[in-house]
Amino acid sequence: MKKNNNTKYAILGLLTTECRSGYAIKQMIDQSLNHFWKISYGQIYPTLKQLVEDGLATVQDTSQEGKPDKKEYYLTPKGEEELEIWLQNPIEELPSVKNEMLLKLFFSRHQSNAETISRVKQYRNKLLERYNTYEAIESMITSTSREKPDAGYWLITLDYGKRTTQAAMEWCDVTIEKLK
Amino acid sequence: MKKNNNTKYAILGLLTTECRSGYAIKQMIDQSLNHFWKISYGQIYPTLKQLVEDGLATVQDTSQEGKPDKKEYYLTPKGEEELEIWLQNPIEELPSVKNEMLLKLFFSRHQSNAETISRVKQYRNKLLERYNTYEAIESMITSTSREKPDAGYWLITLDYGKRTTQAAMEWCDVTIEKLK
DNA sequence: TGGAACATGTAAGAGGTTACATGATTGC
DNA sequence: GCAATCATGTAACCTCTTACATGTTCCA
Repeated sequence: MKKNNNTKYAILGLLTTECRSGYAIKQMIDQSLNHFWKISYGQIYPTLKQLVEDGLATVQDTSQEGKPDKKEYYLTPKGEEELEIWLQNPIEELPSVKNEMLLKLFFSRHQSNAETISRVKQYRNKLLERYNTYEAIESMITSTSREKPDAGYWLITLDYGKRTTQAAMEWCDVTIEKLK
Repeated sequence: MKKNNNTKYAILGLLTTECRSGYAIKQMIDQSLNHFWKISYGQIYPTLKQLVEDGLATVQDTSQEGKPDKKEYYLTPKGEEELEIWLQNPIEELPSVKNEMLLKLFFSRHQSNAETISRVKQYRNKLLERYNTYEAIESMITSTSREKPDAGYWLITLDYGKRTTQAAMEWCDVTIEKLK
């Protein structure tokens, strides 16, 4: 495993929460880290295997009542240390997005204004959907998981999503007016 | 070339501007599309080759005075058509970011608040740098390239970058206060 | 003569998704 | 019997970056 592999650390980090299996990690990521990190099973299972090979985690087969067997992973002291080192490391670069909407907008002189406006409106709708999802998650956390140790940080990352999404929506409104 | 290859369309689109060579495309992307699209030479040259093979562009060797020879690419009618079809296609998904900062923040209960605050501050500095770059580009455009046909759209994409960056900076300020 | 800018290209490999394959357990 | 959920895994493939290789032209 190479240098910049943050996905490895995402998994390492999730193993410090109640998530102990590949399946649980996937669920957690889809539900809570979705707005700033995504992973597929195609990455999760090989990575977990690798963590064990590298001595950063241990596995353990567990049978459950009413559910199929699963594998439970636990960080080793070495794994905890690696996570901490990674946490301490400064961030080199700001995230870089690929924004299809802005790419199309950049070439919009090849289209009519009406078409461009309609695309911006469509984009705004998706942003609003996303914003509403964030609010739904937020109220779910404040009402049911406030006592969990990560909950506070969870809310802070959601706030980031809300603020930047809102700014993007405002941009949509201003841009639609400009194009009229 | 497969389905979701927006990079192909980025290049196709840039060939409708004054950019006619791989080198010029790279420069344009680094200078103007940098905040929503990035491409390396490793993608540009093979893609240009492919465009010609697919009949979407033609090449032409050109010798210049005072500079090495270059290859100039021109869209064919088929290429223009493909670009327009892509422009008309609705956007399926909102861009998804991988934000290392938020990933680390999510696991910050393993760190002291002072360390976390210092990371958020560091992030804010980078955001401010980026914001200033946007402003610099903006005033460059308004003072020198206002008459170019893409200039208006260029400014609109910059506005998007400025607004979302500013929202992120405000999040930093609020978050630092929360963590104190 | 050597560095900067101009110019083109490729091979290796990182990092990721998708589609597929498999199977347990529960409840309707 | 079958759908939903829980659970693990892999092979093929796509996209993209990095590092390397090569060469021109100008100017200090």
